[in-house]
Amino acid sequence: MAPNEKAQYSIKDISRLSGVSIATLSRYFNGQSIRPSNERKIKKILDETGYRPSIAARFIKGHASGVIGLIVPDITHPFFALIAEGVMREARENGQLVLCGSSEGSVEIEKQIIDRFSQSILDGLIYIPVAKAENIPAIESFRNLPLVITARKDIIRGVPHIYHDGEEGGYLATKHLLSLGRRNIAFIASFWDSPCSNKDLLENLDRPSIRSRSSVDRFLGYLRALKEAGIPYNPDFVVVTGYGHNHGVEAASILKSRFLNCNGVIAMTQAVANGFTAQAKRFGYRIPEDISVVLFDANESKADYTFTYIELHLVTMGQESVRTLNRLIEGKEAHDTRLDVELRVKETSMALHPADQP
Amino acid sequence: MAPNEKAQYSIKDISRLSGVSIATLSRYFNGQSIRPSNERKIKKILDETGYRPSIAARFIKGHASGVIGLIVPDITHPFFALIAEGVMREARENGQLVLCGSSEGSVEIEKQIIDRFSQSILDGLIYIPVAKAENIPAIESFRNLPLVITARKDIIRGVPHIYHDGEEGGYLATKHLLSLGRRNIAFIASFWDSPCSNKDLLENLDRPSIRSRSSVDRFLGYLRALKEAGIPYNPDFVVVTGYGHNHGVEAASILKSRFLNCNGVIAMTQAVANGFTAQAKRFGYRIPEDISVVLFDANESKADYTFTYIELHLVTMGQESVRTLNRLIEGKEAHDTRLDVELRVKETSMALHPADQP
DNA sequence: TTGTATGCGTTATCAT
DNA sequence: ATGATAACGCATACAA
Repeated sequence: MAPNEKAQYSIKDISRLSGVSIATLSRYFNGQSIRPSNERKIKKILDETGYRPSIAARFIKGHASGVIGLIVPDITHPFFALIAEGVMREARENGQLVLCGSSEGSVEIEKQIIDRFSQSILDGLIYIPVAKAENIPAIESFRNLPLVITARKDIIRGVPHIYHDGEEGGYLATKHLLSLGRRNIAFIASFWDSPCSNKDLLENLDRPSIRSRSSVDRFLGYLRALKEAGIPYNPDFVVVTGYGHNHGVEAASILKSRFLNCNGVIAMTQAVANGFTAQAKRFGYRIPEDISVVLFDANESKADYTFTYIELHLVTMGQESVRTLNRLIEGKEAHDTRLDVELRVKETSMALHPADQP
Repeated sequence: MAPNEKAQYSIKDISRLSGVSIATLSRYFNGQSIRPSNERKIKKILDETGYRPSIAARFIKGHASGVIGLIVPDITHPFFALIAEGVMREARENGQLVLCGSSEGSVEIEKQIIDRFSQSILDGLIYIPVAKAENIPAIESFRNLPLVITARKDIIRGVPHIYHDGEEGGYLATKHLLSLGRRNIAFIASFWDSPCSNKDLLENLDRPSIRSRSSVDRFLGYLRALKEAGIPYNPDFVVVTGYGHNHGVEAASILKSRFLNCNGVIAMTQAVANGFTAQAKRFGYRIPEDISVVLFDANESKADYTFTYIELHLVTMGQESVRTLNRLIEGKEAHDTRLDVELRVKETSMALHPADQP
């Protein structure tokens, strides 16, 4: 990196120009009361110069920098973008800045970002891992850094986690479809890296590599609802895939290739649901008549949303993460926060036609 | 902000523990060659302590911090999220970090962010304004800070702008619809704050408050294509609105209320197009048979996109912004970059049925 | 190649 | 309430 021509004013310059000592200036900037005549002089020079104290120099002296870090798996994914929005909003209202990194879905890149962040000036870090629980990269880098983990649970012991009640979400989604007379419900689980090749989640639930993922909790809720309704679990109705539009397309093809006449589908994201819907329509299915679809999403300013969905509060999640992190930064206790979810019935789910009911 | 317990190791600690002087340590961290025996000692202590040099202290000495700023109007909007992805990727590959702020569509918040950023440790700033050209907040705050403006043109004289060829995009979109035999083409212009109340862009094109917006360039391309085809401009086919799904819904209602039988529509974003399409279908129109839709979008990993669109290269735009900014940071010359656009024909546009052709 | 000593912009301590 | 000065973590000019 080339040398930086920062022809910035320093507190010494302001002292010289205003005739007030640097100590008084420092007190002024830190909100202590000073002589009104001095205050007037200072304000005048401040207007002329546009001087702002340097965060870096302040940070050296052992102060907080007012900068918090945020690592997301993929900033282009609306899910994480909404969390980021919440983080940035709460940080801003708190006078803090956000250093942001996107892992682009890659554990390698995530590792690189954490490495960079650790040599930085962060007061704390909000971390949404791409990685599996047993494979968090370079935790040692965090050391004494206040840390909050968001949108995941049970990743690192002793660290506060902020997450949704995924079990309840899966339960509500399934129960809603059941209440519409739909008993053949597919569950499209999404992971950043497929954690089991045989596509049957149930068999793999105890492996540490897949615990603590949001899809897993939702799947457990799905199982509970099925059990309550007395419907046996059929692994063929489960597809394990990724988070993209193309994965939804793929899931529809897979379910069709298994010769299942499913009449309800639960998808983890909007993109997956869109992909599934598009492909299902190509296969000649009607949505929601033949197949009703429920997905997980946040409805931020989507006045005219058409999908039935389990509402996530992602901006709130981001805000809550900052609040929790700031408790840690202030040396206070902090604990896990589990956010509630709600069912919102829209246009992609409806009662199964009586003739098709068993 | 509470005091920060940074029980971090300092270069002095490492010097004491390793028995190597701080000067040698500093040289080691800056890539100069030192005695191998010293290097071994240092590496050993580094492993034990996890020490990383402080960016803040380095920055004080007039060095680059390796941190660049990014201000976007709304990080939850995929358009800006993709640019942010490009910025973060290029920055990371360059060993830089990104301080990120979202204006949430508000000039007030934007002003606040710029204010905060100016007292920070940035080497430079990539700025995507919400604000109108004549109303950029606190430009003075930037002062000597290297600055690049992205996704906008002609905002601040002497500053490099990175933007798409919007005129060409509007032209291509319109010409495509014309080639399908569609002559009644609506143009839904989007702004963060509506710049003209009477909804006729043409009358307001000279007002400084609306120049330099992307919708305007696209509109000029629309006009050029119409003119080439010998079709008179009808302001009733123009709707000025916002960027959201609800604005697309609104636009459909407005066009219907004007009793226009439009058979082609150009929308600025995916969200607007979705809203328009949903509402148009409620009105009984078929897409694309009755009304064909073209929008502006980036197709990043959307394997199965259904909308006909003008492809924008947003990740590239973000990367190019960082490259340009780094030229400035290094004290080199930098200039505007105009990125090309391309038409991608998909499922939302088709030839008008011959019977309906004039 | 190495170590010492000074300076960077700010805050904190101490007299005044 | 104010001003002089030491200290923070690091880079560097200079002497060794």
